[in-house]
Amino acid sequence: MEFFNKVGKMAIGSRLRMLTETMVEDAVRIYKLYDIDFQPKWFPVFYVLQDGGEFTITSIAREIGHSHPSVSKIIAEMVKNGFVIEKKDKADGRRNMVSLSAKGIEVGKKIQDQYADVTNAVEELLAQANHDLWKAIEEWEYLLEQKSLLRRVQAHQKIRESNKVHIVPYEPKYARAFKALNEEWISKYFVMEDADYKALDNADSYIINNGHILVALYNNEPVGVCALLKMDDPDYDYELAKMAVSPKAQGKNIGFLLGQAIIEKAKALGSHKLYLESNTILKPAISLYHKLGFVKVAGRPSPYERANIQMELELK
Amino acid sequence: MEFFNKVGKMAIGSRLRMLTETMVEDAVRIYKLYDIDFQPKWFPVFYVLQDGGEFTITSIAREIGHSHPSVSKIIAEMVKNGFVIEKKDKADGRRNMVSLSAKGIEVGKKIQDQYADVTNAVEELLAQANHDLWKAIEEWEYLLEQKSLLRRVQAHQKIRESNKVHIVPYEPKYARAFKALNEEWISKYFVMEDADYKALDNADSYIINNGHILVALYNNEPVGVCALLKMDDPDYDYELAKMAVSPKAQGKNIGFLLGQAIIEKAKALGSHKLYLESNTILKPAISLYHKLGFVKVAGRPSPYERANIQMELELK
DNA sequence: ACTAATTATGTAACTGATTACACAAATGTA
DNA sequence: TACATTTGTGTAATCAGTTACATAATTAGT
Repeated sequence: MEFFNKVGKMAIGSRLRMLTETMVEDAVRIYKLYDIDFQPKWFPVFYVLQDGGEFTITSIAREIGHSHPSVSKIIAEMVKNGFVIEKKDKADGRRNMVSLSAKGIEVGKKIQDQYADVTNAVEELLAQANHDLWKAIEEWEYLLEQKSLLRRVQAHQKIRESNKVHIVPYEPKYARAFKALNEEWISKYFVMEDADYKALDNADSYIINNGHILVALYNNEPVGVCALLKMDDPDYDYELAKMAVSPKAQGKNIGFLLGQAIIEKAKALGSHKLYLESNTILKPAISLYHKLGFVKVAGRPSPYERANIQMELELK
Repeated sequence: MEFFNKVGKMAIGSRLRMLTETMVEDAVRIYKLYDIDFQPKWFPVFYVLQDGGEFTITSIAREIGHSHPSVSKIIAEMVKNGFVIEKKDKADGRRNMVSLSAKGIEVGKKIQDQYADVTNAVEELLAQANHDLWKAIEEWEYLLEQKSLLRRVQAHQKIRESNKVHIVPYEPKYARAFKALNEEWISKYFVMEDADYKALDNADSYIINNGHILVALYNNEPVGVCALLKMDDPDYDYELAKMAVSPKAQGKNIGFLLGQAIIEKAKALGSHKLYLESNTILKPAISLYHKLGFVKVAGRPSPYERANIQMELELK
């Protein structure tokens, strides 16, 4: 498979499928070798039934990891070939109890030899290879169960995207973005208050009052902002406020990067403890603050109606 | 996948298929993640076309290892979505030359990021596992190309079957089998000659004349015979003759086992060089004799019309 | 130069799995 | 006890590939 080495790991799915196919293709011929009128796809079901008891369709499906319609069809085929018998459960009218027929048990004996030969052939193959396919499959099953391929790719996407994000200090040309990005979420979840207009229309005053604003750029477009306000309070020196990220730029870790940068800035300004106000309706925001290290504190008076949670972060 | 550890290696095909499925399932969602209106199954074809040139359906199929109808369908879908364009080849009216459209090239650029993220995710997975799935697949592809699973299973079947075969010395109760087994092949390919009747009706005389007969039993049924005749010749002391294996017992290595046993017997009798006559029409027999070590020698007079090849084996 | 063989492509039917949906029986709950 | 939920099963549609077959164009062999 020359091609796969060229394409690379992205095609591992296709490559797996093709390997599967070459093996399954031979399976049919292997059964013929033993003069058994048996389809390879029946095998997992057959294997379960060989225990001897009666099983329901769904219990077999669960056991072998197939969907129940798949088992349903396989059972229908095996019944038609006389290998299994169905019987309605008297106690539970939904259940279709299936078990091996006399003919099925007979075939089971014949299959033993084949089973041994195939197992030996596979073991031999495994022994000839340096990399253990069987164990590798098992590991991948486990790893993918822990964290799906989708989520793994998503994580890498996030890392890559966040590399394209640059955090820069506020400049007057970002005044419009500073207002627009904040207005967007405020008016989506709440209503703009007087304090909002006062703050968003006078970004410069923050800086004048020893505060700070940071802007997140993505492809040189401002897509996120965050402000640091000097507070006149015995407990806190700075407040983190006016954090906003464009919904169009979600999933690039921008909130976290902005938050980290503003915390660094606060440290540089000599802050010992940060304060912020928010609303519990904004779940992603709250969880972002948690991730940044903020913890909830008891209520304080706020100029904003919408504030229903207060948080702080001790800086060392 | 608890089940697979119980069933064992015989189900490696099913297990592979299920792993493939969980990965391919995610593939669709991964493409969605990048806002690309693209189907995963198009990828191999797309990858080939990205080289920039024009390709025929069959050349793509060969390159990616699919059947041509598969590529034909994929191309049809991609044309419908505007990713590729078709063009009849002027020089060869059969050829359908396909290449990426402007839109296709555009998507190719978008896909680069995804390509990188997926590759990284897979590499990460590979790094987390102790057993390298990628390399294991590659090895299996190679090993199965060298010798298919079918042939490997067949080999193990043969070994197991030949363990059920027992070679025993001639007894009078095998007289009928000795004649019948030989008559079967002689009258199938040639006609019974006088010398045949004389020999087959008087098996005992071989033994009287310091010769020997061995019988192969399978499930205690005589299924093969072979005789050693004392020769009155300056060059040879014994002749291997009347070798016969029932067609019903083929593929169990019986001919080889009989041959080996008779050679051992000859050595025990003090023979230095064995001789045999056969006919080139009996290909499996000739190749068996080769496998046993016999080499062709120049013609000698024979009492049998059908003999057209002579062979000998030096014993050490 | 003509016929046979080969090559390129497309269509149809099949395969072994899936998801979506329908429906009946059993179980849980107010 | 009635009604909602859960469970067990089957049918239909779908999916990504396959093989089998049909057809047209080219190439090879006599």
